[in-house]
Amino acid sequence: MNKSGAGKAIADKAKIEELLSRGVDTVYPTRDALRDVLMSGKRIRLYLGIDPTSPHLHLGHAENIIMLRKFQDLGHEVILLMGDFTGRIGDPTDKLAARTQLTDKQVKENLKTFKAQASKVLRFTGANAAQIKFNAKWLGKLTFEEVIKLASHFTVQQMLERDMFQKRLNFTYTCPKCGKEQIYAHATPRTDGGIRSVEHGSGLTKSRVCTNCGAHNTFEAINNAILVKKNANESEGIRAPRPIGLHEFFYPLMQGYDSVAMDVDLEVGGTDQTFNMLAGRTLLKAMKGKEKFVITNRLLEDPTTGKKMSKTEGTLVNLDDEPNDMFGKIMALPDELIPHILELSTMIPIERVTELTSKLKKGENPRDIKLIASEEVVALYHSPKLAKEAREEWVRVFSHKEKPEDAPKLKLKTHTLSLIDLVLAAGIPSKSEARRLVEQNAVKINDAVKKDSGEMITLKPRDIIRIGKHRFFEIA
RNA sequence: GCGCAGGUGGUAGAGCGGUCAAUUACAACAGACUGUAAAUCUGUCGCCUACGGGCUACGGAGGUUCGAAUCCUCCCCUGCGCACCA
Repeated sequence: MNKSGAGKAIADKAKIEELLSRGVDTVYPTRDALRDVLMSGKRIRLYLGIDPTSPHLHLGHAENIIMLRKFQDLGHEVILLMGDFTGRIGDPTDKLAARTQLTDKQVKENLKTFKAQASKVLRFTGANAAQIKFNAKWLGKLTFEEVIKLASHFTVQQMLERDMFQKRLNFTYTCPKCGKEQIYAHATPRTDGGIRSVEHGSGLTKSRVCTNCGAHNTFEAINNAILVKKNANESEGIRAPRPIGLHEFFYPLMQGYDSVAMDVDLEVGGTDQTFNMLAGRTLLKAMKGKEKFVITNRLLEDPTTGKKMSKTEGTLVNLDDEPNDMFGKIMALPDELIPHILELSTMIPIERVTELTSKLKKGENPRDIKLIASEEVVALYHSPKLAKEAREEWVRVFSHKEKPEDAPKLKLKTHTLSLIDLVLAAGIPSKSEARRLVEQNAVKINDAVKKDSGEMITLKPRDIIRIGKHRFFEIA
């Protein structure tokens, strides 16, 4: 245990209130119960679990880490848990599972970068330092018998209740009214791409009520909406059932057992982790009779499409991105995301967040608010100075369309080469693509468009190569 | 184990013996426009090319054929149903 003043934490009412509300979706079992504990001044142990499949932490992780930091500041015991065991087994929902399995070496490497990134927010040294733990330490030791016993705390029904499983178990359709994905149980596929309702016994009707908007959709409407969309090549439509691997049921068990092994009081995570975190709550209660709290944080997602920020969406901002890069990526996020960024990904006071958000509503240029948000984020993960520079740089390059101050240096073996080789040297992976870019007028040398890929170019240091809108290189 | 339906490019999903490097949509990339983004419009979107074409691809391995993503055989994988087990 900690040597100095075990069991004491700061009970700052205002800070605790913000902790329990800013960016928070739900507190289990109740917000009031957790507030009581925090206000009592008891020092609690809490953690955030991270899946080390990628070497980067991104803005989605950041809000959770920020929360950890705030708990740390209040004197609570903070643990960052690496899901190395989970990572080694591979994400079951991913078709490329075999490839995402991690070796010990990769885990170690990822750990290094994780710690560096997390330490921008969290303190790993000094008083009340945050700890890092690995779940392979206990999960790897469980015997088959123990695993079975763990499994006995859950029912198949509970597992199947999960939205993600339901969607993969049944047909889903897009509600014609609100556009949200809905489950259509009891159906079989039709050759035209629609579905056929299977009516068991009496109680079933073919129509469905949308769980999101409450619209009453008739069976015909559902099928028609789908078919119309299909014909219009909008492709959404119906989603057929997809496989569920048995081992996927064990994910909540593994993650849940983490709570038991570390004997924690509280776990924080995104709303997408609700089920897994609550599994830990169940286990902790069953095995140790302890009441674990869970805080779910709202995900950083596009409010209009409901899409999470992710690598595949290209909206991923990594915490170890270079300042200019990070700044640009945030500027490129949809306008609608700005309030979320301000509230969830920065430490700026909540009053200022509401002030900026209301300015946005009043019709102020979203770009200006976004500039503030971007600068705040970069300031947090790098430094206020670098953030300011990144902002100036961005304005110069994108608003005024000038050259960036320090474009990446490009080292060439020879300073006389064909245009196409130059483009390849700048990192374009294939010759065909390089040729295409040249044909599309995307390649500029010192602001002059170059159109002939065979042209021999003689470069001198400090010449600027530009490919497309965002890629700049300076000859070394 | 049996039966049925499937496995196609980053994704969804057409094609079912030649005209298929493979319709289309989404994503991506480039250009125009703009307040960054989005939206919109235009173009590109396997690799290589002396721009004639060449090469590698439609779960895997064989086969039929002048010719296969398309037909046959075996294998692997998935879904559904049945059976087995309980």
